[in-house]
Amino acid sequence: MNRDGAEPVDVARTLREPAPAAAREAIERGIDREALVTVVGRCTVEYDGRAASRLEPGDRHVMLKPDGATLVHTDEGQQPVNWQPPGCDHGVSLSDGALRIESLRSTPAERLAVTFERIDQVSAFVLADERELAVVGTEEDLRERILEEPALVEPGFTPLATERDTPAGAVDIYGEDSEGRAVVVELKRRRVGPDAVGQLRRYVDALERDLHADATVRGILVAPSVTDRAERLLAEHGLEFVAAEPPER
Amino acid sequence: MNRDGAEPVDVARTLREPAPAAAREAIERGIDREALVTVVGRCTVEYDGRAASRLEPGDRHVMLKPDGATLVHTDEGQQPVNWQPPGCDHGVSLSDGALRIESLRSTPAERLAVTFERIDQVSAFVLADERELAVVGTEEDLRERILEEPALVEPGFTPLATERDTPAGAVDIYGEDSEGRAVVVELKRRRVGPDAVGQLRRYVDALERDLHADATVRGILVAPSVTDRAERLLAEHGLEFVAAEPPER
DNA sequence: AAGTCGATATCGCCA
DNA sequence: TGGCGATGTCGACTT
Repeated sequence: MNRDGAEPVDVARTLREPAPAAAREAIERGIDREALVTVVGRCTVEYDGRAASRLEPGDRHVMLKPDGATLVHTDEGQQPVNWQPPGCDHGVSLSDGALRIESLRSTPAERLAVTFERIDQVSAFVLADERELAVVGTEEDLRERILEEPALVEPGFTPLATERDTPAGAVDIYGEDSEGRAVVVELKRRRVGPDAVGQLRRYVDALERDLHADATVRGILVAPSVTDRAERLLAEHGLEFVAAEPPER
Repeated sequence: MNRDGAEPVDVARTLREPAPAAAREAIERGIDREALVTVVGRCTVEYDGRAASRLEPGDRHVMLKPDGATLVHTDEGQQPVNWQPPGCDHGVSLSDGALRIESLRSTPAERLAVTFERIDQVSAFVLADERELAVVGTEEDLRERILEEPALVEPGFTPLATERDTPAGAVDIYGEDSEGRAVVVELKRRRVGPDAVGQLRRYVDALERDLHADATVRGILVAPSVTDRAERLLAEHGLEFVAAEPPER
């Protein structure tokens, strides 16, 4: 089998406007072959689990992945209108002559059912993809940048630990300033709102309790920028802000 | 045109293993017709914008929606490996004989480029879907339940406002207890961690400042359950917890 | 356009 | 498996 050659192999199998029974067979075969299966047609979607929903008949694109994920897309929006996460069991059946696709999981118990009243196309694709996505510009990148050049936080800042544990959770960077005071640094890769201030505050509080009753712990939020409300909250709680971004590349 | 009849109309147009030029034409025609276009094949994906990423050649399923959204799916995971949100401009071209799909947005400036070295299938679907998804079991549902039966919070609790504004943000339910003390209720539809406690704390703090320096403001977190750490944080800050869930249906 | 927060968030990491 | 926090979070709503 030559998946890299110029000659395409049998990656795709497609049926146009199949009868429900033929569609069912093609979908089952696709699932067995670990293919990515797509079904396009007019359908009803029911979901019941952590929440519950019902979607009346309309034209949609349904994708079944070999890892158990199910996605139901309309012609709008980045997010699927209904879905099921990886790890689910796909089931295909005929109900009163109609094609029905069910996707089930246990913990939590959730069920997604798609019932077709018209089937436009069924495809099964056997995809080969070993490549990993490499993303640049994350909080992790910002942390590395700060650790390489701690003066970006302030002159004399010395990192002592990353992911230092406190009763309130793990601190991004823990260190001390030029006068030996404890410093908690919370990193955000982009402009921050009130929630990030709350997070920093929790860590500072927890560390003050952890060290001494009278210990001075500075809290510094490092991010590209802050919203007005977040800035006010920082000031109210005696916390600081330093502008810095993840490296561009 | 009869989209609801038993006779399927021309919803789907599909090419198997098209040459790049034919694929380009089919994709452009699909975009012009406001179709949902899918392209399956071996491709490279580049993204540059809020972050940046590169994905080396592999088999993927690319979906172009008429609202401008782009999704690149591998055979694994619920989330697309790369994407572009609605509102983007799709562009299709031939680069050195290879099919290239570009998706661009301005604010923020972001670019997604998919270059194919093998094309297995191109499809265009004209989808009709006016139906809205109705979800049950949300935080909104929990709020309605509490407002209908405030005693679920505690006997004598009287809701006075929803979304009451404070300098720290809007409080889910604001009210008073049987002794006339101010009560802030924060609702969560599922089990909560430390972040929800931080949120409630912000609101209580803000309201205490807003009312009087000496005002007593109670904070009650209403959710199905809490984690250990969240429970400890609640106790530390004198906040309370009441178990309640959104209605099942 | 920006701020704020919910979500069937999803995802990855770690105890 | 559950807890916890990041995410190119997305999406809805408000200002």
